[in-house]
Amino acid sequence: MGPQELADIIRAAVNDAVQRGVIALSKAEIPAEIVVERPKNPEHGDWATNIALQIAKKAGMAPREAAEILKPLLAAIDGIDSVEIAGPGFLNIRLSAASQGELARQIVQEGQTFGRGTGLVGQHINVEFISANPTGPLHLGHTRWAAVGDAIARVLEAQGATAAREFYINDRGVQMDKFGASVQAAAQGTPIPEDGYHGEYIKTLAQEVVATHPELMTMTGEEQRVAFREASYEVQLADQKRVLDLFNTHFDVWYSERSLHDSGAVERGFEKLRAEGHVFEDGGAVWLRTTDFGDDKDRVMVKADGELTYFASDTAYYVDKRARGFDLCIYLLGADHHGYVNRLRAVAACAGDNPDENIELLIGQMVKMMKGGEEVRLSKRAGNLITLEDLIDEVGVDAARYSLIRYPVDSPLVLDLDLLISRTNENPVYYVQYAHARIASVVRNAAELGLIPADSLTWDPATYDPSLLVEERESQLLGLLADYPRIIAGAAELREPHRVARFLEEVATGYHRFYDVCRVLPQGDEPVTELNIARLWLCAATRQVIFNGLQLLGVSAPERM
RNA sequence: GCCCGCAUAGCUCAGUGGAUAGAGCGUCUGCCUCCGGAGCAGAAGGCCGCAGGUCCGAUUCCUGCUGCGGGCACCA
Repeated sequence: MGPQELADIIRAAVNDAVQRGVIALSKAEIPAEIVVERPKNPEHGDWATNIALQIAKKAGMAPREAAEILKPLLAAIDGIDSVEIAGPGFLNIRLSAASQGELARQIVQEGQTFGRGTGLVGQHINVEFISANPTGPLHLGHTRWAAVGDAIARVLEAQGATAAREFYINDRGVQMDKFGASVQAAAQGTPIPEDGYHGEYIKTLAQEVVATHPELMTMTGEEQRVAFREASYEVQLADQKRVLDLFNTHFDVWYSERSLHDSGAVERGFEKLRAEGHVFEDGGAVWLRTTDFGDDKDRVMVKADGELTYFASDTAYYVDKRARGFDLCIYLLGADHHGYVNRLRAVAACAGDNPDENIELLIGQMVKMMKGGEEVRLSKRAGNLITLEDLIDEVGVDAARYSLIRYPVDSPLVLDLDLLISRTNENPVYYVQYAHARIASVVRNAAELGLIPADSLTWDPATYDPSLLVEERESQLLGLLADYPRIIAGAAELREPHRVARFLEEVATGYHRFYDVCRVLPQGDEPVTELNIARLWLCAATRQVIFNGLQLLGVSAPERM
């Protein structure tokens, strides 16, 4: 029995009391969602609900009074050991070991599907992140969303949504020309233009471009300029893809800004916005009246000189995403783009959509990196560039992803490289992975001793007797595991995958605490008992939850470390 | 000036209205004849930035203030 079942039971109890007229409440006044949570203090039981506090006022009674009515109804349920009223009117519920332990069986049998939900079934969600210019390597500023964006998509999928990871390639405009000119200059040994790109990578890029396209050096003028730009673009984009692949972030769609213009999507976007009546002309320029929907100024789409603005691409891109069938477009942006939030929401409104339903913009604050007690400075246009690949090289994919995801994105993140490199238990990813490896080792040993097959999916459920798991720490661990589906659902709903990471750390702690006092395998010549087997089920369930959780973060769950 | 975010233990940070506010690190003290000690147990350490408001109840929601980070374009 877990929180979901308990919520149903509590709802039934409230309905019952209302029906009998003991609690004066209308059907509509019964809360849609019954909150069942694990109390912070384990002495308060396995699960707690604040339902009595919620309904007391409407029912015209004191919270404790309402609790008194519900208490016997709950206590009578099979599987509930005891119910206590505490504090202002909480109902603290303690489950029987057998009822609570059922969960381990469920987890082991469901395997990798345990924890999945159905809250977002049928939703087509576009998750756009990174969207860097293809004018240089992905750097530290991109890493946060490379990890978090992917984790958000994974968590959404775990709730049944179709989530497309999309990378918008800014391959149009003057930055591309400057980029091409910089590589060209480097290849020819002439000074790089002052407003060009001066990163160290330009030199190696030039070498690679010349090596793969030797014919470029024989070209001249405009032809050569364009050829360098295109060749550099190709190489650089491939490099970004390669590094993201390495980072375990795989995009479903690479959407080129050029293709947006070539495909007629820009015209279609204009038509759509015109039809909705928010386009106007002023001073020779074409504007979108975003101030109709909360933007602080109207935005230019076509400049007086006839050039399209970047904003025009943005609007067309949004309209195009919706036309491709996405119900919701999530944009993951850096803090330096927060000014985009209102205008993009206004774009959605101008396109006739509901900004609260069809578009969502998440802002991630800056990432800083410390090394040797000093901030590692980074600059895309100068040397001393810290790239995503540097980070991977230094700390590995797992540590990098985990430490980037572990914090909510709305506060600035400082990564201490020395700490991440040190590979001690100060780095929580090792703590969690260690727990997984430790369990894997125990199960492995059990299989070698012939206690149970190696693959827990093949275990015979009849061998498991959950009522034997009566130790406090066994119960606490089971309760923690039972909370996993709720954590995942919350992480998806709030777009906060860091909750998964934090939760896994709790599970790891819960396991270590259990392991410390509960012997799993028989010692020496001791005979194999049902308790050994029951604990192995608990181990396997814990391992599965850690595995599933790490999976959602894109972090590996090692069998050995 | 206007907009966004943040402010919680010495440090780095969790905590989507509830009970005695938590973790890691750092400091101090214990625990391996035994399944992985990359672990566990304990101690010390807090006007949850300040002031109001809403609420039975506020670290959490609202307003103002202070401090810190980021942002304002017919740039991309």
